[in-house]
Amino acid sequence: MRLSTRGQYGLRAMCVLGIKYGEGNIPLRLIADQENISLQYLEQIFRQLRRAGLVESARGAKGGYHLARDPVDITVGDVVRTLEGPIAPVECLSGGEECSRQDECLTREAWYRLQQSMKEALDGITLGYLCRGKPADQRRDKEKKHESRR
Amino acid sequence: MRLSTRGQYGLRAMCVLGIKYGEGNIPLRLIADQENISLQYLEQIFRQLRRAGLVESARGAKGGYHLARDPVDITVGDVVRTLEGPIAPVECLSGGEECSRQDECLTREAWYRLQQSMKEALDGITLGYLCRGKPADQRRDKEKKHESRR
DNA sequence: CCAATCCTTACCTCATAGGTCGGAATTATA
DNA sequence: TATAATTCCGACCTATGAGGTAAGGATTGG
Repeated sequence: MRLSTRGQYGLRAMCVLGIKYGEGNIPLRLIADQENISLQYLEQIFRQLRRAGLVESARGAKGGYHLARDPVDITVGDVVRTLEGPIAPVECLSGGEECSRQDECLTREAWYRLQQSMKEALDGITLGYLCRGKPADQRRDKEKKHESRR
Repeated sequence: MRLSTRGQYGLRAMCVLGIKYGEGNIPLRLIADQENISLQYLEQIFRQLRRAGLVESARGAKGGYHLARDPVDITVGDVVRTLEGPIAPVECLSGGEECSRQDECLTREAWYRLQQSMKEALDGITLGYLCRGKPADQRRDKEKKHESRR
């Protein structure tokens, strides 16, 4: 019952974008260094996130990624489903085809309840919540720098 | 976020024992046939369940397995933890060693909440509940067969 | 004694996780 | 316009673990 590293890295990276939301494009190089994740692996992960519509990208110099919408409108469930597939503890609950033994299956109810709990937990937490407090601090620091420079 | 087949097969098999609770030893051969699981794979699974104290065994002819305690005192969580290891979506929540980056880690809270949800769900369902209603029916059928044969 | 059953160790095979590699396409800026 | 910084892409690699099999020993009821 473990997440893969894609899900873990993915959420960490999305938190970084959440903190820097509104600051334009963030290059993966930055996230890779900060979070100590291989750049090329991150690229793979972000390809998925982009196709899922959670982030938007800009190529070329000064390019990078930014969240496609406000952090409070992106849930952990969004990220996990994108990188780990459907939230389902057993195959027969992953949508798609139904199990033919549904009726006799005594264990189905247990897995179904587990699934509901997991969904509720993951869909009930947003990036905005995880990053709460952080953006302001960051931004203050940044403004200070700007001021002292000019 | 999937369970392995060990967990799934294990719970199904435990349900069979739950239904037949009080009927003495049940040989794995029976469960293997009924649930369409390889006998040798089931043996592996039951070795773990026995060591964890969830079932008791008797060797030799008329041997087999039975639940170590009443089905209502065995939770799905007991079975899953035995066969799948600690219920933890990420390594750093699986007990043992603490993560050194706990404080800065923004994602930890999300995984922690997920973990709690999963635990609550799994520990809140007992074998007795999953098997409710079944034992009586089974037993009636069995008695009928005996009567009609003799 | 023998058939049924659990018990144990060892082994096998394949899919997947968890990446790496090399290069092409795009863009800001000097 | 050259160059450096970036995203984008497909192919590839490797170790690990899932999901079993195999062969035989130990124990027990009839």
